[in-house]
Amino acid sequence: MPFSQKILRWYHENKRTLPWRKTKNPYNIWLSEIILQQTRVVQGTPYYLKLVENFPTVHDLAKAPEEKVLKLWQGLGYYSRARNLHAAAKMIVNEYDGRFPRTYNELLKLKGVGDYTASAIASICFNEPEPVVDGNVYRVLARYYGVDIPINSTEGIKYFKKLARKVMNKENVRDYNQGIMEFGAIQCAPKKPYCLLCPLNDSCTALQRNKVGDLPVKMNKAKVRNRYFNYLVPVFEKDGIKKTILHQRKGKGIWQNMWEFPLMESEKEINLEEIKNKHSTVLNSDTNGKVSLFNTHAIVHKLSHQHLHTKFWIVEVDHDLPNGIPLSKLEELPVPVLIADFIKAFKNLYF
DNA sequence: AACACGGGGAC
DNA sequence: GTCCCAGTGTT
Repeated sequence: MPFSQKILRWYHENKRTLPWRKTKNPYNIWLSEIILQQTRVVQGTPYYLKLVENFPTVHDLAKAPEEKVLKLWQGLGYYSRARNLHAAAKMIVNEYDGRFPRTYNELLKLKGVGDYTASAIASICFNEPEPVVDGNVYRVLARYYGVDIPINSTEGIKYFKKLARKVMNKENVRDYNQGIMEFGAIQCAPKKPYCLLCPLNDSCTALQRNKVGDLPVKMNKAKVRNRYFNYLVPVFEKDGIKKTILHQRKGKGIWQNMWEFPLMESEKEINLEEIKNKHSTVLNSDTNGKVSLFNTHAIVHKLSHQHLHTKFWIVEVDHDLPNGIPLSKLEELPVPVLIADFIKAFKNLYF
């Protein structure tokens, strides 16, 4: 039996019931695919449900303010996905009259839709014979066919796409593509796959050569950078309402368009004296305030390639500051998890 | 070709 | 701690 037939059979017997498997509507499939980029199904599922509920159609998404999209995306990470999703929705509504692109080549023009996602939507919604190559497919193909070319090298990317195209099932690429990914996620898992019970174990190259643990091969990634964040959290009162200040992050780098407190970044951890000397500059005002450190030890917030050593400094200001945000409105803004966690802890003490 | 971009869960 | 997740965009 050909490889693709084995995958199809396995899929029909083992596929999970997932919310986006109830439809072939390209809007829903697109939404699910963007959410699931570099994201596990269990983590992405509640976000899919939440987004579909708030934005049932591409029109609802297009007319929403970006802030609302980011707020719903809060906690999922890779926030450019949310911004691109929103931009693509606007493009579909304004330039395509609300009609979703229906081919791989047209889908590829949407912001945030690359080779994988265009292939996924084209095959799942329209059965276009385009192979998907995600992390699962790299692993399954590398093991089954015994390929040791690094999956993240230029050569590997080309090789695996070509191999994927060669072995796919063109007639039912819709189920085949979902099947090979599901097979990689459930059966041919990264760690300790249970090959003894695998229906493909009689023809798996890696298993026969005892190489399952060595495949796929991946080139090392860059190491993490340490950064030292000092958030200045001004607290002041205006007309009996407690307020603070947050800014929207702009420019390059992490958390674009998400909100955070005024930030002072330093080369290393700094102490109370250094904060006192500088904080009026960052807050753009002579605060005259009492400064205290909220968290005794720096919080280390870990991103894929940055470790953010973070201290929150509470600055009690005795007068009004411009652009104050009432503490009661704090949880309406889209903020990174680091800030959301702080707000939660801060709330228990100050609200 | 190399790097930036989040957060969480499994081990 | 390490690895990796239904990858994409930028330089």
